[in-house]
Amino acid sequence: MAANATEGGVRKLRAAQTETALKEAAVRVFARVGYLNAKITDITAEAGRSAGSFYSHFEGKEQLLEALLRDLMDQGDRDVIMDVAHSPDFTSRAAVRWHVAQSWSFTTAHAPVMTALRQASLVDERFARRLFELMAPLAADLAGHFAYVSAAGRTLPGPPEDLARAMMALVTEYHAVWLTQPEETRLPADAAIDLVTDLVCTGISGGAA
Amino acid sequence: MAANATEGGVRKLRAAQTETALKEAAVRVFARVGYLNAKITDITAEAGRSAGSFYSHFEGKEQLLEALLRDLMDQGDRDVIMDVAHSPDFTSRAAVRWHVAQSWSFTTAHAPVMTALRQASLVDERFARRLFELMAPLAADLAGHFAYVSAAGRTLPGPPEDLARAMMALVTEYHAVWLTQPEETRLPADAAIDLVTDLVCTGISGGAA
DNA sequence: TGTACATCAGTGAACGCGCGTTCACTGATGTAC
DNA sequence: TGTACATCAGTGAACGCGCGTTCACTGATGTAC
Repeated sequence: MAANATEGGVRKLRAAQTETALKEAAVRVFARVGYLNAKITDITAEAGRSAGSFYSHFEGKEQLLEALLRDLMDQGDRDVIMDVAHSPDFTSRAAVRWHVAQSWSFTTAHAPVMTALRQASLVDERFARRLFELMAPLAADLAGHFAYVSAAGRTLPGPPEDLARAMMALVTEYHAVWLTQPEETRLPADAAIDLVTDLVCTGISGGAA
Repeated sequence: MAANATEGGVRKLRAAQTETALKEAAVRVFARVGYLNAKITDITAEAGRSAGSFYSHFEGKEQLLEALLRDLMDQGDRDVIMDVAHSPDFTSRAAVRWHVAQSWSFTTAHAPVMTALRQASLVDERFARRLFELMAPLAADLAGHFAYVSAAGRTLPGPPEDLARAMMALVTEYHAVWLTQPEETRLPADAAIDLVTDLVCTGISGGAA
């Protein structure tokens, strides 16, 4: 019986299994030793495959990371689509909190890949651009939401685009710091999200005691 | 005539000159290609010395970076001492701005070494701890300043220590983003410092228009 | 259905590049007398 | 002051480790007739 591409055939199935095994192994290895410290043979060993098999699926570590990035963006698109109804009105604390919580949980869920991307960006100019472009829509989204604040008669601390970059810097970097703290001493995730939200909304002098 | 250690003698002088030449060359190379991409021979070539001479002065790239870090801290101590009179009262916008501006200009002045430290931290656990310890006094300082805010009857967005980490995350990361932007499109340094200051003080809904 | 050949996924030992590190050597500086 | 020897900063070719990458090979799957 002739096997075609859609039905699979044992060979293509096996190849696909190996490819996902390598990707999943890579995520675990990145989590353990970091992207920059990860050796190709670490990944193949973790996946229980031979060293050579790696190159049947990826041209190198960079291409593997790009594949993981594509998976991540597909996943991210689906997640965001599920919650189209989020409010863009940043005069509302709830709207700000939703955005913070969203990026917080996304970064938590995909911590190894996000960290790998940050590491790769430091060494490889191409990944730096990639990461910047990846963040651009989010930045534009946030910048748009700030319009509601100025429309409500408040003066923003700066141009919306720069403010968006500052807010993203705060969320991502504080999240990275939070991740490095031991679980028993750091704030619960909810409290951390509240902290960032309040800081963005009203700063340190926000609530009257 | 006998030469002693304090007077120098031509040999020690020459050695000291080579050591500083290597350090200065390293800073330039780090600025150009980044710490992780920098090869030992890049540094010696930039300094106009032979490859082997490197090891008369440093055990490796890590020790060179530690030496740069020591120089930096000596410099930093002197800078801070010069301005002991800064106000710790974070109910005052000027006090917050002073702290932001201080770390902004320090990071700008020592950008290559600071960036190198961040890069090294990603790969080398020891540098990560080093950088954390380096930041600890600053974090404690900030945390203390927040006490003035709660004393003034305002509720802080979170525990002072965590708030301090968040504020530091905002300043350092936004500064890093700012540095990557082309000089003609990014905010002037003053405006960037004001943006961060306002964000910390009163958030996005601070000033009435 | 069976046979003969082609193709492919995966293997793992071996190759070789890049770069950190060493070391025998040089010329200059310091020391002893 | 001069001579003979010791020490040291610096040199750069050569060494060798680590690791990415290749490639001849295997066993299984697919194809042709």
